[in-house]
Amino acid sequence: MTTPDAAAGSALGAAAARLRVAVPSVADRVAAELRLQLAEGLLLPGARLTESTIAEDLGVSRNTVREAFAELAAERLVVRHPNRGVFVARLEAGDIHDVYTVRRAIEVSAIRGGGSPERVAAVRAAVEEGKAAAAANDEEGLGSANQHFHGAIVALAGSRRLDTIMSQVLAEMRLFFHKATVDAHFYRGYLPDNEEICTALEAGDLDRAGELLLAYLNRSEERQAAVHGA
Amino acid sequence: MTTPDAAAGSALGAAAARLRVAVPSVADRVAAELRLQLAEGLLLPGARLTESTIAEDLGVSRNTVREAFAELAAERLVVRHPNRGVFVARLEAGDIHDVYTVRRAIEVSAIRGGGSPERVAAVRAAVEEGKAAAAANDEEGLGSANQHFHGAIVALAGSRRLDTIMSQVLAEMRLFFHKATVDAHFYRGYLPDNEEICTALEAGDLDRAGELLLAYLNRSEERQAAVHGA
DNA sequence: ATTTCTCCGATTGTTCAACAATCCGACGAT
DNA sequence: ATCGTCGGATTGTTGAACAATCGGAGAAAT
Repeated sequence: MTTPDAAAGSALGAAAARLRVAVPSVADRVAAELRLQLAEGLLLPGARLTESTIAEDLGVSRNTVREAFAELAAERLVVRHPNRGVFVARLEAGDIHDVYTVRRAIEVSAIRGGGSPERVAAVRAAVEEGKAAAAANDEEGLGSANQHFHGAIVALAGSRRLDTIMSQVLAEMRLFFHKATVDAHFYRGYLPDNEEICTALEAGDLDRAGELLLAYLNRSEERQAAVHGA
Repeated sequence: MTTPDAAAGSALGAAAARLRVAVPSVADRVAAELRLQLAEGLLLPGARLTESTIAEDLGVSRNTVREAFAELAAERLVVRHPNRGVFVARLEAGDIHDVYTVRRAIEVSAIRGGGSPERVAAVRAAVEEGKAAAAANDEEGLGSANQHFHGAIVALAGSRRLDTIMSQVLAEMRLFFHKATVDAHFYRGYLPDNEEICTALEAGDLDRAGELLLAYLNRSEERQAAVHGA
């Protein structure tokens, strides 16, 4: 260890970190930009990301791009093939089941724990957001409302770690299933489910809410498996 | 996207990746070395890690150390304070509860799903490993046997993603609770619990196994909260 | 014609050196 | 004792360089 009073220094540091104006590093901004392009479907699974190309496209150093790649690789959005380069992650055999296994674990656990009224209200808000998007025939909005819904469910647990796990899983799904969102009525069928789950949650019937959510996830996995070959 | 046949290339790449002799990059080895020192308790929470120092200590470039830091930061073992440096992660208010929230979610979910006989056998093996360590008065071994036990439980689900999440959580706990392992009989009290949980699992009584495991985790959280102030 | 071999170009992995930006602590002024 | 100011130290980022490695193109061999 270094200094014995590192404790005091870090305590101050933590307070400062909360107040500091967030000025993301260049590497973070590069990663954010790439994340955006991945979510938009501009970068399709399997595509290769060349360091030098991205470096000059974004006007940053190759080393910085490299750091951004490390971030994205840690989030599984990108895969590193040593000495060959980084590629946008592709769906491999078992990945769909794997992702849904994670979702079943954390979403069901979170909803079974209930949550503060404000957090339940956030779930309700996501449901209403979905209805509004449906009324406006906004398929894009329907998709993101659905993600907000499931994000809000995990947020019930109030765990920073579960939240980041969930957001990473959702990012993976955006990447993998982008194709599916083109299907006009893909998400529409989920609206009644969300409504029902939310109602049970609001009524405090957590067991029922959990069961409904579990059934929903199982059905969703089946559909995704059907759409994608694997 | 780049090339239209990126699919074929990546398919081959995946096959090659399975067969390739794993030659970790220098950055990976640096990260591994630091992970080791963190687990050993050589680097205590709050300690500062200076890029240049580590770079020359390990005989690598500063940029490489930087990449290693990125890995560790993604695993929450280390925290980056912009322009100030990286510090070994410290336990902050709510972290204990947060970690246990994650464990409850994924461990209970995994055990509720049962698992193949081989995977159940792995859980049993971890229990026996713990008994042997207890008989030999090997406290260090007791601690790692306990971690193997919980790792084996998560492995029941057969999910790569859950496995890596769990291994990261366990790494965090090793870091945070290193102090506790000094307490001679800290883990010993858990042996009967592990035995009981494992027996229920082997008997196929998954509900009971889940309940026992949940109770165990709740008790464990209480104890950790009692030992550490926060 | 298909396979194998060899070589070349392109890209990655890693290092090094430099510089601006930032932070921390010490010193000094009020 | 409080407040500025300054200087040293460390990080953030860049640019260039070089070895290692990979993939493909073409030549050679069957």
